[in-house]
Amino acid sequence: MSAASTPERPAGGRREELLAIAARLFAERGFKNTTVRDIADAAGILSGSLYHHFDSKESMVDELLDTFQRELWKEYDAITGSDLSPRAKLEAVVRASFDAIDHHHSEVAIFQNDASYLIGFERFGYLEERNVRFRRLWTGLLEAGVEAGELRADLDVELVYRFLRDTVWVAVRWYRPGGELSPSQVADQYLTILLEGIAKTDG
Amino acid sequence: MSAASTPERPAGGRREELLAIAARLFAERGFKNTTVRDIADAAGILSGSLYHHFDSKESMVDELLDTFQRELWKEYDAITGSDLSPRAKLEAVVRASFDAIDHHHSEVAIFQNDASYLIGFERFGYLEERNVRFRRLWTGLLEAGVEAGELRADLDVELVYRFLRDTVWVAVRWYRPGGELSPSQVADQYLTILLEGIAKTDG
DNA sequence: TACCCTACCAAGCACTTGCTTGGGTCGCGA
DNA sequence: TCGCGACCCAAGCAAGTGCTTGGTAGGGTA
Repeated sequence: MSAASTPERPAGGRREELLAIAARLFAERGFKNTTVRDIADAAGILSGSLYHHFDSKESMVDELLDTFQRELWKEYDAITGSDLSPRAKLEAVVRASFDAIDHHHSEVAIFQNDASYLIGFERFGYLEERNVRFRRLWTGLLEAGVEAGELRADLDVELVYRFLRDTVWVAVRWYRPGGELSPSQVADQYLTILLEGIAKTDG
Repeated sequence: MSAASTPERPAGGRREELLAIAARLFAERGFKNTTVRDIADAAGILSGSLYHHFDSKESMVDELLDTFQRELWKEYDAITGSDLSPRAKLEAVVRASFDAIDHHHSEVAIFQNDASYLIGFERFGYLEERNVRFRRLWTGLLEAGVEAGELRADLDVELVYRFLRDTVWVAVRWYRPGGELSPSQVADQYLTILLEGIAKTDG
């Protein structure tokens, strides 16, 4: 109910082009710091012409973030609904997140950098809601992992959750799609560090 | 050479007050997103009056970030110059960083959120320079740790560095000075996760 | 031929931004 | 008592902001 508040969707070609351009700029410079003239310039049109396709700058980010989050949660739900062990689910969720950084780099960057600003507008209230769901997902998996004897019980779940959440998503700052490292390679290393640590175990 | 470009420092009282107010607002809303009128309002004066104390909005962040980084590096240099083992140095640097998040919360937040924007101005070139030094410090310690047999050798040092750097500094997003957790408690847990992992080791 | 649709331009409006200018007040040392 | 510096106000400027308005070119459709 948040993203579809734009004029009856035209064929879809030009509109998606413009959205992709906006996404790139928002990700690079931040939402507030990107002007509608910037977007129009990059698209080779005048700023006023953008308003033929979208009814506001806000509705552009809205559409970007909303559709992205919808797709991401489809994957998360599939994982949590599976019959994997808690630890395997945890690994799968981490891998799905790194895939998202790879495939939806701009959207993740926008979410990381501008969510705290956007959440101030009631239009973006759904972001807060998703944060809550997200927190439940992670802490639930961590607790189940401890319960199942797969994860150590002497750590503060809340702290581990924040650690996990931040380390995964903040990677968007340096990860570049199409670079040397695949998302699965990064996930491998991250999961190794997270689960086993970087200290040398004797033997 | 970057922060001291303001009228001959007066006694220091009012100026420091205003800087503290600006720091808080910059940290909360971001540099670009904080107006000089916001700062003036919070201080109970008019925006023009700010220019009696500072010659630009930029010089305010400049002074904040520069003095903060100077202090931080004094500690880092003391640690690296000590005769601790690589692993112990690593732990000490992590602890010093969490202390910085506690004592200079606003400055760390500003650096985390706005450095990528500020680095675009040549005035803030020293930020890039510090980043390079920072990277050398961490990777140097990691390599020395592997060399000394204290850290495992099968991980990509570059990736571990990014992981470490991000996990430490991104904590500024949720950590609140004066809250339930002391910086040393957070550091304890983070170092445990980092060094030993969260998986249950058999036995 | 008459009509509508998509996609854009040209111009500008109302507002916000960082910063400037020209003053004023008050306390303190000489 | 006088001057001076610290501190602040009132008013406003130039540039930039998101968005609106009225219009046009070109293509499809009846």
